[in-house]
Amino acid sequence: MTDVNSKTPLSSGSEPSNGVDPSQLLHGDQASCRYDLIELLFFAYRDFTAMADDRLAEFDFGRAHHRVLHFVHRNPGIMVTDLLTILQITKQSLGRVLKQLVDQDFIEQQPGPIDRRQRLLHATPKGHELASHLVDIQSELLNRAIKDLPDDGAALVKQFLIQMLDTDKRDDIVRLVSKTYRPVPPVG
Amino acid sequence: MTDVNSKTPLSSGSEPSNGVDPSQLLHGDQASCRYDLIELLFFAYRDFTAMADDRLAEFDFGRAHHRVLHFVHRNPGIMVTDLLTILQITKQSLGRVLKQLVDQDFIEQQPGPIDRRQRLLHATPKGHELASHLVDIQSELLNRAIKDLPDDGAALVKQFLIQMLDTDKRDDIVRLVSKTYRPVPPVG
DNA sequence: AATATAAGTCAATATGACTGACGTAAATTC
DNA sequence: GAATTTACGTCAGTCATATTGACTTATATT
Repeated sequence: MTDVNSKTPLSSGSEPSNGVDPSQLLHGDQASCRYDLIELLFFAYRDFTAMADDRLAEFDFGRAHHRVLHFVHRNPGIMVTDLLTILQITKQSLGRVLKQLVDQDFIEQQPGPIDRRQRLLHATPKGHELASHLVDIQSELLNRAIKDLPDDGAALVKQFLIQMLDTDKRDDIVRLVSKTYRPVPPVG
Repeated sequence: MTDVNSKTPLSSGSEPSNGVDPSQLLHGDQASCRYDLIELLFFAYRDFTAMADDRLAEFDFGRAHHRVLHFVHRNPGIMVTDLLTILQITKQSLGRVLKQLVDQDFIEQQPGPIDRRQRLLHATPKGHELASHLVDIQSELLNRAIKDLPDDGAALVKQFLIQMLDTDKRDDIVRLVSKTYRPVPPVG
């Protein structure tokens, strides 16, 4: 290998450090380009999901299964339509992963007691166990990242994430994520 | 519709508010389960990428094209191997999207001046324009989210994201994302 | 009785990823 | 100079996750 490139695998830039017109440092009509945050979001989110992905692979599940199981675990008795609204996927996309989760006894469907068209979704004990395990894994990553921040760090990160949400959905999502976790055993 | 469920599309919980054993509120050996942050990360990242996805769709590009174009834009003259290391995908996965970006004149390949096996990658003016435009879109989202935080909010969010990275890759990534943006026109 | 909703299903398709193998050119090492 | 390694590309096949559009069944609502 020549040594013009790649001291470390990621330090790949490699242009000669020619003089740079400062006006090129920014572009468009934007006062501050957040290259660092844009890229860090990409890398951080990837590392954040990697561990859970590995655990899920042991059950031949993917991230889609995780999302479905998680929100059923967190919202016992949720109806299919509302799950579709949360995940913003189509019935067909949900269908396959939900069927696998039901077939492998991670999720149960129960007819709605009032509206019998509904098939209310509950995690089984097995499902709650896996979902909780994945929450533990991801919570540990978050707690490690937060513990070195100033004391109100977690609240500030939370506020940042809320501010990143689309304004029109923000209230609904804040309500959804702020619910206290209340596992409810299936009625059957 | 019965009115036991769904005042708003996302407020779907719907279990009767039966008494709950407080010991069930936490589980595992984890002191604090960050349900809110886990879920907010999912929703925030989705909203963060949605706008760029829409713009990319106009060119029949997906998020994979965005990632390739972005890191080429940001690291002019990067070699294919280093791009693969950054993106953590296989040569085959990169191949298709890179070919489309080259065919449609967003990216140029130039033989390495020293090591002629290399095909150093540069964004074309057209490529820089699209990449910059997407950076502007996402920077605006970030700046809007940051402006309501305390004064050191941005630095704290950045610190949080860095802490979320895998320890072994952290230094390389911090170096990568901290580079000043220096667009360099292709040599040809 | 007519309409709307909840849920499931069918067929066809697209994207973005994967594995494993193979080939070529060029650089490095022995 | 020969052997090995590296950079890059390509082939064939597969998989996971998503899409659209149409259709059915059961049940609720108007």
